[in-house]
Formats: sequence, structure tokens, C-alpha cells
Amino acid sequence: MAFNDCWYYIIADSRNFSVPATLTSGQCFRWSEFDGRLCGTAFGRYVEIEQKDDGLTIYGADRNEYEKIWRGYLDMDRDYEEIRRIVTEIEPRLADSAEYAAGVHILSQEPWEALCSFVISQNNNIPRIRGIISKLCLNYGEPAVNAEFAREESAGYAFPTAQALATVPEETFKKFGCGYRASYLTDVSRRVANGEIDFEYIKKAPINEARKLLLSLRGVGPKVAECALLYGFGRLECFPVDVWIRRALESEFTGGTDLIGSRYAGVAQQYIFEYIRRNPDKFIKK
DNA sequence: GTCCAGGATCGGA
DNA sequence: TCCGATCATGGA
Repeated sequence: MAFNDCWYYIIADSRNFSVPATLTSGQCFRWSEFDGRLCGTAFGRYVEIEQKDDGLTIYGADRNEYEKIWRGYLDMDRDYEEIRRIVTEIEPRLADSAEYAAGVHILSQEPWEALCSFVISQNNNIPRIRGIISKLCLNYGEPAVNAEFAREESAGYAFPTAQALATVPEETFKKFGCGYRASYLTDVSRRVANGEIDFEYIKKAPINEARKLLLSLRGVGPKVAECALLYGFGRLECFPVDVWIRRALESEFTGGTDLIGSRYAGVAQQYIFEYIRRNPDKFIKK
């Protein structure tokens, strides 16, 4: 039995927040559900998160670690109810998606993990992305805190640093199933490891400056840049358009939408993605 | 066998 | 600037 003697319990202060919805909504690729818990690794720490009616229990973390890491990662302090009010006022056609996916938060992931993960994600599907990332972690990540409790071997390892990946032969990435993305991964890892990309600046820069920097990386196009900015750099105005969102824009949101470019466009995007991906039949018009 | 996936790059119009 | 072909891989 895992984590008998180390856990932290939080009264859920965000009423609609859903841990399972958030951690399986395609923002991140390292969480799995076991026995009703979301189990995974971020910031080099393995934890299991259990959500019941009255709150969350984070196994493998204490109060200090919750305050330092998980509170921010799970974006517990943002008023999503207010954001839903704002985005549905801008775009009334968002109402169904926003209600359906109300429990989803935008994770605040480590910049490198977000950037690297979404380079791998291009023209790829989520199970394969997860498989590739778990191989990277297993082979090149440092051992994680609480690794002895991990239910999957790869969860016992941190996401590998850019420095670690920069020295990996491209052939190895291909062996892991990266396909043509292997050279992108090598390139991006080296340039980040060299310090060419200033992550702290990207968090705060004018958004088009931030975009420009990420787009200068080979293998990073508009969609990957938007994902990295939204999930890894806290830029909630970014609006990634993948095949699913494209379909939504061509069906539910014909004629364009004022959401794009608005302050919380990325949150709205996540609501749409969550809704359409879990209800493909209902959403897509035939 | 074909189609598809949280797309980007490249060359040519 | 815009458009189409091409790029690996594995599951449906």
C-alpha cells in the first residue's frame, strides 16, 4: 500500500475543480489513473492525487510541498468561475463547452516539459505521445522523489532536462518512436541547453515576442508554440488550434470568434477541446 | 490496404 | 504570401 505515512489533505477551495478532468485533458502526458487516484510526476516528484466531494488528498506531499509546488501546478488560486463568465460573454456559443468542462484548470507545467512534449505531439496521437515521453523519462530522467511508490516504472523518473536530451543520439529518439520528429527534438534540446531560449523572458515578454522566440526553433510551429506558451509559460491568451479545434471552428464557431486574442482564449480553447474530444459524435455535424 | 493523430517544413506558384 | 506534398509511426 502506497503512501501510508505521507499525505496532505486540502479542502477544495475551487468548487468545480476536477483533478481527473484536468490531468487527462491532453495538456500533459505523464498522469495515469489507478484505483481512483491520478498518479504521476511533475517537478521531479511522484504523487498520487485523490479527489472526493470535500477535497483533495495528495499522497507523497506535505503541506510545504503543496504550497511550493502543487498549488501552482494545479492552478488552485485562479477564479475559473469568473473566467467562464468572461469567455461566455465574449462568445455565447461557448456555453455548452464551458459548462461541460468547467472542472478543467490550465496546468502550470515546467516550461521545458511543455515545450518538449508538444514538439513530440505534432501530427501524433495522445497514446503514442505518452509512450514516447515515458521512454524519454525512463532512460534520461533523474530519479524522482517518491519513485519507490510509482505504479509505472517511468513515473519514477523526472522529465529529462534539455541538457540530458541534448547529448542523446538522434537514432535513439527514432528508436523510441519519434519518427521524423527525432531531429527536431535534438535541435530544440541543444538550443535550449545552450541557453539560447530565455524561459523567464518568455513568461513576461510581449506575447508576440514570446511567440517569435519559440517559432525560431526548428520543429516549433504555431500550434506547438501556442501549447508551450499556454501550458508551460502561463500565457492564458494563447489559443492552440489542432485538428479538433479546427473542426470546432468550422462547425460550432463558423464565422470566426472573438475569443481568439482575448485574455483567456486558452482556457476557452481547453473547454472546447475537452468537450469535442469526449463527445465527438455530439459535436461534429455530419 | 487506408485513414488518422493536440503539425511543421519545404519548394513552387 | 499561400498551397500542396511530404515527413515516421502504430492503432483503428
